[in-house]
Amino acid sequence: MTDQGTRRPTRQRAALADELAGAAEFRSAQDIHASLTASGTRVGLATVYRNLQAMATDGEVDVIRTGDGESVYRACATAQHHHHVVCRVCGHTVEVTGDAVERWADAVAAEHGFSEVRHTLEIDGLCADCAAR
Amino acid sequence: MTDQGTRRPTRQRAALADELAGAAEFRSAQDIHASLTASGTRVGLATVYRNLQAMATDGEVDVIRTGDGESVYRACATAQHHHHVVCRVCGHTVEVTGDAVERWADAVAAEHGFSEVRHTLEIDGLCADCAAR
DNA sequence: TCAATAATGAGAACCGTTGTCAAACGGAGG
DNA sequence: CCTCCGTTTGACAACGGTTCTCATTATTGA
Ligand SMILES: [Zn+2]
Ligand SMILES: [Zn+2]
Ligand SMILES: [Zn+2]
Ligand SMILES: [Zn+2]
Repeated sequence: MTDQGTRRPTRQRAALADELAGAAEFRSAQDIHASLTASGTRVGLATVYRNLQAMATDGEVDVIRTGDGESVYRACATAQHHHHVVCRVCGHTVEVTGDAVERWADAVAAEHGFSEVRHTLEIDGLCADCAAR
Repeated sequence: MTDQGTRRPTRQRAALADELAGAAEFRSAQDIHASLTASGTRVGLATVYRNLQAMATDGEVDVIRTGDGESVYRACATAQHHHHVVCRVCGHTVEVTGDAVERWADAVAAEHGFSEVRHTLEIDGLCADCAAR
């Protein structure tokens, strides 16, 4: 279950984990790096990138690609497969699951002869607060 | 009805449309540019990029972002909303639709107070041919 | 045909990300 | 506690896809 191998705990990694734990939205590596720097925590940008992708492959954080091609990261509540509904304005994010969708994706792919099926699904809209504004 | 505004017809745009019409898989701008160049059709790379995104906003082609962050384009059979099942090995692509998924996405977002909901969904796997190989 | 305007192309610029490599660090053994 | 060695870090260069610039060329409508 998410074996993180021989990775050593470092001050930088801890700071990064903290930063992620306190954020409800998806954030870019550069954004996170800027926050750490602003709060006085000196961490190299390359280190932020490296650790984020290590955490991503270990399933500790979720990654999604924004429309303009940058990767954004988030420490989700659950490690299990799920999807996100993200507010286009403020970034507010909620995690959702649905067996129906999972089955549909597998079924429709199988109907066309595909195997080892995977999928990506992201939902976005205007959250209640932003719509009210 | 996808108004393409005041766009003027050009030799380059026509060549690009031809190239896309003859392809069943999603292809990158650079790939398309290389093909055009190889076949003796001189077109600037910037022009390929510009026209592809113009065609994309006009709904003439579909765009998806690959895992390594490049945009790939395809002239799909239908202009209506649909999704794709793409073979991870050969790129073979089939278009699929499913009301159930569309409704689920809207419903789950609405449950959390979101409005003006949109979604992206891509499915990938191994096509029958590649699995048999 | 002629001016007005849109499209093109070559190359530079951009920007998120990854590679480089010497210095700093953490951990197991002594 | 000290040393040794593989891991991690960080400053900076390099990379790759995409976008910008702007002078030149093509299209349109009169
Ligand atoms: Zn919002
Ligand atoms: Zn799913
Ligand atoms: Zn295949
Ligand atoms: Zn859909």
